[in-house]
Amino acid sequence: MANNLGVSIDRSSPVPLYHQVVQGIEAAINSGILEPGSRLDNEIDLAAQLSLSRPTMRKAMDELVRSGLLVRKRGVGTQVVSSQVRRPLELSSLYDDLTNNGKKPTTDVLGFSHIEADERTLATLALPAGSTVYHFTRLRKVAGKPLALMENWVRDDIVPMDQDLLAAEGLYAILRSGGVNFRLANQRIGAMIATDYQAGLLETLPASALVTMERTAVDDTGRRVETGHHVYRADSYSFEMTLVQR
Amino acid sequence: MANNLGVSIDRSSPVPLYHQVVQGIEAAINSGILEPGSRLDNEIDLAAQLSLSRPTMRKAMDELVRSGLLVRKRGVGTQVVSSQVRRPLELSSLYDDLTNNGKKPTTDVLGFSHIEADERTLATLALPAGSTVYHFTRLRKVAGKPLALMENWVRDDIVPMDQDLLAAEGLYAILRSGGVNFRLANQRIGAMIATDYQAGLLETLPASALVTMERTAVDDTGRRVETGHHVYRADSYSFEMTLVQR
DNA sequence: TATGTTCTCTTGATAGGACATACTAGGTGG
DNA sequence: CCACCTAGTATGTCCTATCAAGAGAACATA
Repeated sequence: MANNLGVSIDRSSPVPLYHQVVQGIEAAINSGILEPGSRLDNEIDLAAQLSLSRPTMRKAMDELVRSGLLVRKRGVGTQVVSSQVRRPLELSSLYDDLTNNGKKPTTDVLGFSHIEADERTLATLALPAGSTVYHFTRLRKVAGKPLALMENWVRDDIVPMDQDLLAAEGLYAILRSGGVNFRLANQRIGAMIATDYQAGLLETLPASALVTMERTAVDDTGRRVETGHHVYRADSYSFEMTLVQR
Repeated sequence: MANNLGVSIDRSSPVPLYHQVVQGIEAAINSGILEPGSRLDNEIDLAAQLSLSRPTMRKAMDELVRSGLLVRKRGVGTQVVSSQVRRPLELSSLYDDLTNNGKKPTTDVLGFSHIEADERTLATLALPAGSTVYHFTRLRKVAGKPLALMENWVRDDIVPMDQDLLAAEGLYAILRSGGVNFRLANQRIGAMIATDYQAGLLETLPASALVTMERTAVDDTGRRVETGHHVYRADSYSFEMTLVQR
């Protein structure tokens, strides 16, 4: 190979060069070719090894620094930080998270309705008074064990939905196929004591601890597409993240 | 002014140009000069207005997109998303968070010891067997109301610490003044039921809900400097964040 | 009128150069 | 032997330049 990282670049690929480099270095770290703590060659040499310009190489390394895999020190060099398991905390549904981890979640749709939005939902989704929304409650199980109870409100002027579709496809997949491009989401994570209703569905002891998450997702046109209130069994779920100091 | 954003650039400043632009646009958004939803001029014009090159302008806008203030669409343009209150979720202590929000927290140091690290701490901080660490428990109050109970373990080979210093200064301030440059932190957020001990200190009902956070911070030399287990009153604290889809 | 093509505007990607600045290490002088 | 200074090296910043790709509007054609 043309370098000492096991990274190869395909210039005919539609994948941007800098992203190919990101994937390559990630793979090298995960496979152990690059050990945690080891120093990389300097940016100019790396660029030369892959026949890239330094800005392209730097852009790739920028992303890796941002995601916490590499650290840079001016005048010294760049080194690998850690190959610990990270949950990257991207904009995706729990369904995506779990399927990416190899588990196979199932979803029961406990209720589905097409209703007039209440005050709070109108405000959260920035809808005019009198608007109608889809409202539904789902129970997510992994390996037969209940994990999450999810209540969502979704705009009804984007894609038509019904209970069967929702049970089969997953909310975000439906919305994406309806032409929605998500851009960002605001989340709030907290805790609460399970109500009897929640404890029953999640098959936990009454008054056990739950992780709560409220999320509102915005698409590329600025619409607030969806808002949800999810609760997770605290003994089975937590949010992991890596914070990077700029 | 030389542009329509109220942004001015000082080329003699040590602050990088792209960062001056970031601060300028942030200020324009917060002050209302740039309204949520409004479209900015295209990158080339903006760069010309400020007498900057397009890559510099782009780098500034990259940061703003990353932080969720702007959204870009190829072929269309760039627009302001929202000026909602955001908790930027940076690498900082709760003390910083709260002082930045104008409140004045107080800290009681409930216990302070210099002990041999247990198995779990040795593993978390990547220390050799037999190492000693500082261990302490603090209670954080805001406006006299208990908010957080924090238990921390800190390497003792960086900066000497004692109970008085800790009560006066805040953990991260002490470590920073000891020459520690934090680079990243791994966090895990979950929930639990308060023990009687916790409920008593936090002045909540027994068996109420708490938000838990475990954090391990790494400095620029790759050392795991500090690990902590914090619990917050769920009725007073939650974690807010904005996720940006790349 | 409706549909398909093209043109233009905007962001996205890549290249290559130049200079600035921080850190390290080694050499030099006291 | 120690402290200071300096050269080397690596990242940080900024520039000019060019092509690609997506989106939307305008226009031509059936």
